[in-house]
Amino acid sequence: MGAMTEGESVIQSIDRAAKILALLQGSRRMGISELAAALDLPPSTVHGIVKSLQAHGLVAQQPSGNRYVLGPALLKLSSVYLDTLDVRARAMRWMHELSSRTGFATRLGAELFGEVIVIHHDRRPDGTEQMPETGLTIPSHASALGKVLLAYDAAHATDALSRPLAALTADTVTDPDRVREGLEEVRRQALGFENEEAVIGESSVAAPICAEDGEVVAAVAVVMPSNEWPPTDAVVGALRDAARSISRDLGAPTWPPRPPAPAG
Amino acid sequence: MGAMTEGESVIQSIDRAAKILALLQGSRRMGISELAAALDLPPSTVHGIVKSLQAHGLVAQQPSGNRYVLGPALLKLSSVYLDTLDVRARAMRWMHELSSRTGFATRLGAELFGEVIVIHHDRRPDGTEQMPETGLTIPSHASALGKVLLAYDAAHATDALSRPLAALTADTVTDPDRVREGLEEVRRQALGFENEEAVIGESSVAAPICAEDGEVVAAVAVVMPSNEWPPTDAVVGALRDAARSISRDLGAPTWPPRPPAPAG
DNA sequence: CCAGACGATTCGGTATTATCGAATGGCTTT
DNA sequence: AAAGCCATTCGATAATACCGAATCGTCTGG
Repeated sequence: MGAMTEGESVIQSIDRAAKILALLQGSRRMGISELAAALDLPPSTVHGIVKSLQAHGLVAQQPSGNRYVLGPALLKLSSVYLDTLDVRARAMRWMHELSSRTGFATRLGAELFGEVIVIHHDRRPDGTEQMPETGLTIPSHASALGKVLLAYDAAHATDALSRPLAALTADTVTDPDRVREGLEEVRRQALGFENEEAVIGESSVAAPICAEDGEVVAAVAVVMPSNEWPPTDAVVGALRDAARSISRDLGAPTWPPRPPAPAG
Repeated sequence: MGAMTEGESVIQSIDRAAKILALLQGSRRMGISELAAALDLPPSTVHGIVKSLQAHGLVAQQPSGNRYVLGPALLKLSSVYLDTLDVRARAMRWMHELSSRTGFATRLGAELFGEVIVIHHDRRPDGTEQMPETGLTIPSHASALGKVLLAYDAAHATDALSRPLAALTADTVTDPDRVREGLEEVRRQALGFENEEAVIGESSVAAPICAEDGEVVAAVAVVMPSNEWPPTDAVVGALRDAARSISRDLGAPTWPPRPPAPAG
């Protein structure tokens, strides 16, 4: 499937089960034969796997009858997953301060299979109703968070930029080389920018977060309406402060991070 | 594990994989042999399963080396799971209004294997830093949400009350019969109460939410500091309004729900 | 109201597949 | 420096999951 050169010792049924979960992740509700067709397997095989997943609450069939969806057990699992992340625990406090100071929503993101996954989200402090964004995934090339993570993780970059880049808006940069050029600047400033490249009307700035060993493990972003673009020095300053504080709490030796040896 | 009288056609490796996820959910970080001991299986078997899960991001080994934790893919999956819930989509709007009106945090909960899982959480409107509670699970017998869900779902009640009830605080009711008695009152009022039965300093009131077919599918609660207990009529009124509005949006024919035929 | 088709589900034989035990390698501990 | 612990690899074995066909239920169209 991917560029998985290594690893051929995956257990078949678990592999298939995971693929089923991934399929249900894409098209929210599917029938057995639909899944079977997608995986090119006999329906009876898929049925056995789905029922096994269902027994553990990992999938559920909706009352309507014959269609399956992701199950509630995933929610509990993910909740525990979030609790195991030191980065998140440490970041929450500073992100809340950052949101309060700037008046904007903030996000914490990490890499997941070449994309960015939002690990924590602190809402805009106004009383507005806002969707929780934790768990959202965003293409790396179209987000400030992603650009920062790409800039400091070569493996991530080659992975993410080797496949076609989706155009989410008219301003999305879809040429891998142009994205790569931008990363140079990201490293120089230890800041990533994005102006309506993922969502129209929404722009963001991000900064890297380092762990004990000095590696960049996450990024924190301020998300603002595009009509407030570009961010003021005060916003950028607060962002840098937050990123530095979180990194310090994690035991990072330096901040901003020492860029990895450029391949040029 | 539970009282699963039926179902003996679960695929072994998937069953084991799910159990491993559940174990990691309990004790956040475990080694291979630790898992093997818990499942009474040879380490090599467990290793194979864990590696397969790892290949899909369902578990991850922490940089430290030889311990495994739940993986980031679970977060993305759960995020999609939440999106598939009509109840949640409909409830969010009304819950936000409820939080604004009352000044308290609100929760939306559903049943998961005899417990309550928090499906949505709207923070207190003050600027305080607050943990996101979505994904949290709470014992049914010790929460207002749980009592409401128990009151209208006989299967849930027999399931949850057939096993020993944990005492989370001094005020937790641990006698199944006493819990059951309380449910009668819950049905009469279409309201569940809980005063420091789960967390010291925290109390809550909950109301049922019905779906198209009239069945109770979830419950919504207002969570308040115990020093504000008992809730004012205004709070209870707002809660009932919210529950009724959500149910109406879901197409429920009546509210409050018609109680199921009591077994007396 | 009936006939037909589609999809989910069940069942049992077969061979593929996961499992397991033993051996290796890496790491920390004493 | 040695020893123990733990993760990991490998290969033979038989237990296991897989698959195809048959069944059941439901929805569609006549």
